[in-house]
Amino acid sequence: MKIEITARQPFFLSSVINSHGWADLPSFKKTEGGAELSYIFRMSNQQLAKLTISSIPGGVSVDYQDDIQPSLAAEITSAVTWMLALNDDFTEFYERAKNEPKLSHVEENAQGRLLRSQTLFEDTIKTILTTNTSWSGTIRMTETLVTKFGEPYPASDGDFSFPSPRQIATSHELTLRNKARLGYRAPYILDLAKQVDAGDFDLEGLKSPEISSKEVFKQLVSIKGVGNYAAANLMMLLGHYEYLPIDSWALKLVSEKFFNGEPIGSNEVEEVFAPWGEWKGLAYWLWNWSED
DNA sequence: GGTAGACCTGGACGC
DNA sequence: GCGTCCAGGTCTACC
Repeated sequence: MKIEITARQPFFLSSVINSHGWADLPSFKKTEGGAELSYIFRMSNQQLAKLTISSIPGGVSVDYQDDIQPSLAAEITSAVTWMLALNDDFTEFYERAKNEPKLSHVEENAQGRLLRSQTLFEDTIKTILTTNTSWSGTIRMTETLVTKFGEPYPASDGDFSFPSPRQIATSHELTLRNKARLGYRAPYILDLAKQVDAGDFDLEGLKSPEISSKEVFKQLVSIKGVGNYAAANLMMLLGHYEYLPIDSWALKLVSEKFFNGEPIGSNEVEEVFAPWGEWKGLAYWLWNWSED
């Protein structure tokens, strides 16, 4: 089956796929040389659907298997619209970026949308798995978590859904440590899964535009294993771009380009991007760090 | 409020 | 092949 969804323009699917590393982590998979994206999607009735997302004029087309009830198409449309930020408006950011040579490329490339997973739970777990490790470590831990604790998509070999809160919550810390090699992150992830599964923490509710940025950030840093960097990263994914995900790489780049390589802290990074106000996270993320 | 040390893993490196 | 060191954020205890 196939549905077509329009996107607010400008829009390039490839810009979303390559917006950050998420497309390299399951249950995403790049296809057609990175021009398309697939994702193992869990429907509200718990059935798995393999979505293949490709570009069409004005938006995207989403292919999935025929045994999905037609009435569930709206659910897929809504989810894909969220995951690809199809309705998000970057007009103001583009207007400001026109006057900054280091950002003059963003509108013509339709940059700004950051690829999201189906749930904030999945994005939060993945973000915790980016902390205090290399990117190859993040990929390894995510792949192991998905293949050991996720659900295999029946009609394919090797595709799994991202584990639900319950699938992780019913596991054990030692299992997560030893089977998924999550190390000290295991108790954090288990604790979050248990809270979400029990309904004690409405993580998905943080997607609501009704909640202030400050409150969303406060809730995110209350999660064990989510510090300032991880929370800021999640804020960006949620469309709150006034937060800067300052990691060691950010400190290195900003030090080299703005402070002659002198040691700096997060205050200096904030200071450099402060003029971008509510867009400073995106300004940092999309900044052209090459020499000219 | 600021800081030091522990946490855990994989990769790089020297022997 | 083995041992050692290091990088990567967050938490906790301590000042």
